[in-house]
Parts: sequence; C-alpha cells; structure tokens
Amino acid sequence: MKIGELATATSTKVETVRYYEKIGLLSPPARSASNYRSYGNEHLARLSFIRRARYLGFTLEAVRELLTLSDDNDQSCEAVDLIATAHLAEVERKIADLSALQSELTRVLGSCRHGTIADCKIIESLAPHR
Amino acid sequence: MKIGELATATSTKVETVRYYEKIGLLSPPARSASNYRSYGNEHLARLSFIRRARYLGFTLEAVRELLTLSDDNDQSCEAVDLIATAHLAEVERKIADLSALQSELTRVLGSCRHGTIADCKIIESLAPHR
DNA sequence: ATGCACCCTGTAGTAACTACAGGGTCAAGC
DNA sequence: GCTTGACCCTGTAGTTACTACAGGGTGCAT
Repeated sequence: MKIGELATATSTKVETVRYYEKIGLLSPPARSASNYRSYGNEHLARLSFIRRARYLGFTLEAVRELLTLSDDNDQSCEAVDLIATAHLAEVERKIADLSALQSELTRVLGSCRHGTIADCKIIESLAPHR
Repeated sequence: MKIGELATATSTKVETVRYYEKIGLLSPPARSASNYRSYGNEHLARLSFIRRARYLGFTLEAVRELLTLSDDNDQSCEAVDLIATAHLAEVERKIADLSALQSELTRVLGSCRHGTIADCKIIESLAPHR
C-alpha cells in the first residue's frame, strides 16, 4: 500500500508518516520502481500502535520504549506497567493543575462587573500589587 | 534595576526576560554606560502581569492582547472578559480530555496480570486488532 | 591582578509535528 | 499524443515558549 493509503487508514497525515520514519519509529518500507514507499500489514499494525499510544498521550520517547518492549514476547510486562503507571500519574498531576486553574479563572471571571478597564477586576487580579 | 534583579523579583529567568523584549512583549529599557539593561518600576509591573497571566495558562498571544487592553483605561472590559472566558472554556475542555484519558489508562492498567509481554493486556489494548 | 558573578549578542536546541517549495509519476479524458 | 489532476519524492523552515550554550565584556572584592 502507498503512503497515502496507510495515512488515511490510520488517520495520520502523510508528512507525519514520513516524520516517524525519519526519527526511526517506523522502519523504512520497500520502494516501488518509481521510488514510492510501499507498505505491508506489519507497517499498518505498527503505525496503528503508535497512533493509539499517542492518542493516549504517551510521548514519542515512551512510544519508542513500548514498541521495543512489545517486540519481545518473552519479557515480563513489568516495564510496560511502569511506563503506563508513570504516564497515568502525569495525567493526574495535569488534571489537578488544570482544576486549580479552573477555580482561579472562575473566581476572576466572577468578579467582572462589565465596567471599564479602569476598574476591571480581571485586569486587577492579573497585576496584583501585593 | 538590572536584568538579574528584575528576573529574580518576578521568578523569571534572565533569558526569558530578554526573550520577552525580543518578541515585543516588554519594551526595551534604558541602557547603562556599559550597555546593561536598566529597568524601572513600570517594567516590574508589566513583567509581573505577564508572568501571572502565563501562570494562569494564557498564551503569549493572549497576554499580548490583555496588555494592550489594560493600557486603555477607558475601554469596556468586555474584550478582557471574552479572552478569559475563552481560556476558561479551553481549560475545561482539556480537563475533560484528560479525565477521559485517565479512565482509559486506569482501565488498561487494571487489566495487567503481570505476566509476559505475549499476553500483556496493556500492549494488547494499544494495538487493537478490531 | 585576578577571580568571580554578572552582563552582552547571537544561534541552536527542545516536542511533535505541519507546511511549503520545487520537483517527478501515473491514470483518465480529450 | 497531450494535458490535467491527484498523488508521490526530498529537503527545509515554521510553530510555542522558552532554554542553553558559545564567546565575549564589566564591575567589584581580595
């Protein structure tokens, strides 16, 4: 299959597929006589894996590790568990941060009396003279 | 005050202060005889504003708009309200996304039986053969 | 006079793509 | 037989918001 087909099959942009190849995440496929990339099903599976992991928010570095691990069927999946657990912790930290932000923004917005800038509470709370 | 003092007073790195000047967020200060930047209190106030807005997650582009608005005391603060409301919506969208992610990661992790990669549910759920 | 902390400019690196520019290839339709 | 359009190729530069040098100058204390 050609790069465009692989891309649409995995909801990826063509440029992104080439990018993954460039950084060594996707192995270089065979080439046609006219130098077009020619992918097989193993590429489709690997790219699907990458896209799903990315969708779950794993960094490309984490994806790289997960791919290496998934290639070795005999290894314990402890390492996989570790990566996923660390990622979950990170996600939970971000949620906590954003929730704090949400409260603060809500508070700031709630104080807006829709007057002029001169007595705008939003601007005021951005430049605390404390 | 010199750049280092301004930086520590606002918990900013010296490089970041120079960066803000380069992109036109902070006006170029006077220079000493030896070409050192020399800041006044208005710079301190402006940089504090920038840092607080950044801390609240506003993009530099939003900060730029907020600064322009805050310079015009007579304008209605409707525009400010709009920017902050849009940002709050964005924050809430991110929280929702991350919460969905959290559930999915928790689910994936919960299915791990700590065996070998061959039957690792985490890896499996990353490469769905559906 | 020598060390050290600070300052200067300018460039390149980070993550994960995305968007060209400037070309080549292939199949269909006239 | 020729053109049109959709696809493919490489390589480079842009995005966000900084951060990290490299290679120099300045100011003050010992």
